Amino acid sequence: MEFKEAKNKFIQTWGALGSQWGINKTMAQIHALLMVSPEPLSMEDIMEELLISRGNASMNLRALMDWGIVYKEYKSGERKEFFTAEKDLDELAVKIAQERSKREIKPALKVLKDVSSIDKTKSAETKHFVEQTSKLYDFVLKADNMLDKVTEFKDNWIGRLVMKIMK
Amino acid sequence: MEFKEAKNKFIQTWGALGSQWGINKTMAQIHALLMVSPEPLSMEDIMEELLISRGNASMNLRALMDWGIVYKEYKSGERKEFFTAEKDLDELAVKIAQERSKREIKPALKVLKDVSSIDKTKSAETKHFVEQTSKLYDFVLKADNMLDKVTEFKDNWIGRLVMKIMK
DNA sequence: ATAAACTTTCAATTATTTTTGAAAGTTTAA
DNA sequence: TTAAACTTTCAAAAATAATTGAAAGTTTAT
Repeated sequence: MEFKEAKNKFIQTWGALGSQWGINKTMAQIHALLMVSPEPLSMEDIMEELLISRGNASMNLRALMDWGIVYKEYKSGERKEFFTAEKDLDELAVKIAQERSKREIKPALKVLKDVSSIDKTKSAETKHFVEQTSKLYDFVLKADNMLDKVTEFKDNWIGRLVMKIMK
Repeated sequence: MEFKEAKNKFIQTWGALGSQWGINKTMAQIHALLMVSPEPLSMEDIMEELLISRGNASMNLRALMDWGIVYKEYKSGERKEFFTAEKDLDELAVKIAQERSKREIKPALKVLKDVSSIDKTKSAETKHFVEQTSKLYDFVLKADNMLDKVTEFKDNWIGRLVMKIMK
């Protein structure tokens, strides 16, 4: 396999993975492309490489920047904008975790809290409902807190120890 | 808020969360419904409650069973099949993690390994590509191994200790 | 073997999401 | 101020994914 083929395969795979995780294909592909580009790319470059329209490129670059995993850069003498991806993978994971927590998990937690707070003395069915949704609330809260802790976790000693134990 | 409203809100929210994570809405809704049902439900019950067609119910129940998070049950004297959800949340999390690992992460790892194995001496661009994809391979492999370890992790003492420290 | 009770399949339809492209908007240089 | 160079927006079109419903398939009882 030579470079061009490998690069394309990587971009396609990353794009497919993105869509299975609720991120749109082009967004994931742009991110993949930027990850393996040694130099920042212009919108023009990206459109050309991925064969997508200007509007599509613009919207998805904006989304990537909102997620905080792609940055704008300016080259002196050049009028147009260039883009680079966050290349530190720990940083990338933290940003994605934070963003998904904020956008999806936090709102879901609120709903879980609300629905598990209804009067459970009405019926056996109600009692079961409150029990299940309460358990779910506790579980999701715990999982979400773990995500929040990832940042500090990765640079403290006991974390590293456990990582080692867990292989 | 009374029971019926709370139940509906829960089902809708769980469904929406599902679609943000690459699981189809109906599949997540059926799962939600079964989670809060004290008794196993028939396909008929599910169709009625969620206002969906027989085909839709059948296909999504099948998918849920493939994931190993919904079970078929037979009631003696009854001809039709009933369904229940896995209600142990640790078990649920493990099953989902295993399934996503198998379906999505493992194949992606294979591609990462392949594309990071090309001859990197050709050009600076190629060198950078191999560096980045190799890092990504190591990272995803490590993350995936962590998922694999969740099962044993949750019932060993040092795991519990760390959980405690992490609040 | 027949038929009733039930489940699965899948081509066609419907709904949702993504993408396009051209007009509107913005910034910079002269 | 004007115009060139560039970016953003968004309604319409295209692509993708989910859903329906009726026919085909199964299982069980008689």
